[in-house]
Amino acid sequence: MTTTDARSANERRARGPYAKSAERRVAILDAATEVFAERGWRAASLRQIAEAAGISLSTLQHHFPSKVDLLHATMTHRDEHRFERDPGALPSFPQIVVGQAVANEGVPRLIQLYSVLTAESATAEHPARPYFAQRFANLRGEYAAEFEALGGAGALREGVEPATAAALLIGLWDGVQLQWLHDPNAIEPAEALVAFLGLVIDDEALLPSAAQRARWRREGVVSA
Amino acid sequence: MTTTDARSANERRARGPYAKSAERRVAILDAATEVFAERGWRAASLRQIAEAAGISLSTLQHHFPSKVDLLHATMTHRDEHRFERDPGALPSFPQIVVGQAVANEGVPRLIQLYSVLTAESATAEHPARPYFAQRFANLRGEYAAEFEALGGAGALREGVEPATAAALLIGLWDGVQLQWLHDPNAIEPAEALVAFLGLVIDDEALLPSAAQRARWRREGVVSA
DNA sequence: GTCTATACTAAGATAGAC
DNA sequence: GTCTATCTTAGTATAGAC
Repeated sequence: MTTTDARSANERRARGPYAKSAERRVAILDAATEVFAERGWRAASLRQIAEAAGISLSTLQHHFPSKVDLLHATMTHRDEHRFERDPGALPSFPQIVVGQAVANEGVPRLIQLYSVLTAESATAEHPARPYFAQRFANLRGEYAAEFEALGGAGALREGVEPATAAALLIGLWDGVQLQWLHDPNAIEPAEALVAFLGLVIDDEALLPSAAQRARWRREGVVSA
Repeated sequence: MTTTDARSANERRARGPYAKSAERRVAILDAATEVFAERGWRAASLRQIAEAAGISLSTLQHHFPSKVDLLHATMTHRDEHRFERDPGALPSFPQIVVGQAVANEGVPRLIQLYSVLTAESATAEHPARPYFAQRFANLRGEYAAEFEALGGAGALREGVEPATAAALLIGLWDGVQLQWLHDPNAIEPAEALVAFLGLVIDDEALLPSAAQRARWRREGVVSA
């Protein structure tokens, strides 16, 4: 993955050329991901995160002065570690979406972090509220444009509005991820997305085949 | 609504024939709904709930000995106040689903409570986890049976699996409710459900028309 | 950079007066 | 049934030694 290099460089740049400090920051962010995902941001305690990272509370607070700072850093860290699509390897929008969902299956902690914070931040005065509002708005715009393009190519089912399809896709994705967290045997998010996209898209060749999905799960989504 | 009478009777039955105590219990549960919806269960404080209910902390604790007890009572209370469908008035499964979603628009606090607790309880050792796991399992079974029946009547789109459709419907519903909480202007849950059901169901007569939905919003879902 | 020590606030829960 | 008062624990944040 190219994200590893990008992240390290970013970490070093943000903290200056002190490799040790950068490593510690990453250890803290991993611990914060764990605890925020388990308990939400409000109920998480800095002591618990410090313990999980193997450092003292004060050391944690030296790197991240406040609990809000730590939340922002954790969300940014998550975004940097998401699956980076290789446009050459995954030609169609449905394949990119399902590929992302398959990749997500390998990082359940990040999914849990995202789901828990999405819901928790749907409340007043939550520090992550602007982040998610922006994220939803961006996604709706991006996906609507993709569906629009599919419609222009004649691949969209008759009567389907691109903007509506975008909102449905986002909602469905979040919802099935949540169900999957409650009971991993009940539903597979990637398969649910395939089923939905099959309802919306006319050209079956644009969807990843069952064999393709199985290969992604075996070998990783993006081949080298 | 008939639910009011049913609730009062239930409240009285549960606490014995002391109307005053029953009223206070309801006031506490309303306050708890507000605070749990705003902050989640873990971050909510009993003091804040007591203040919102206009009583002292100790009085609250007299009625609900522990914070877990209060959570269980609040969830039960929510279930008792959900829209009760009148089978005679709403003949088809799609109409019942959309009717429920329209009714939900009138009680955003209960939606927020449900969404926040659903996500929060997707973590280890949350007291509401069994409640939601059971709820998801029940809903999947009920909806799958309904889609099965639609398929038997030839109203299901070719190639749609009832069990898959059930899981998609539940996930979509939860997901769009969450989006709606973040930005009420971005999406209307009931309209999103209509769009999805339109993709899955062949017989348009089974879906509530736009005029029908508008009437529900004006006059309430179930006419007297 | 990392630690110990501590200030300050607030949490859930309990005891006992009225 | 309702209250005041209090116990015990835990939260974020800060100061200052090394």
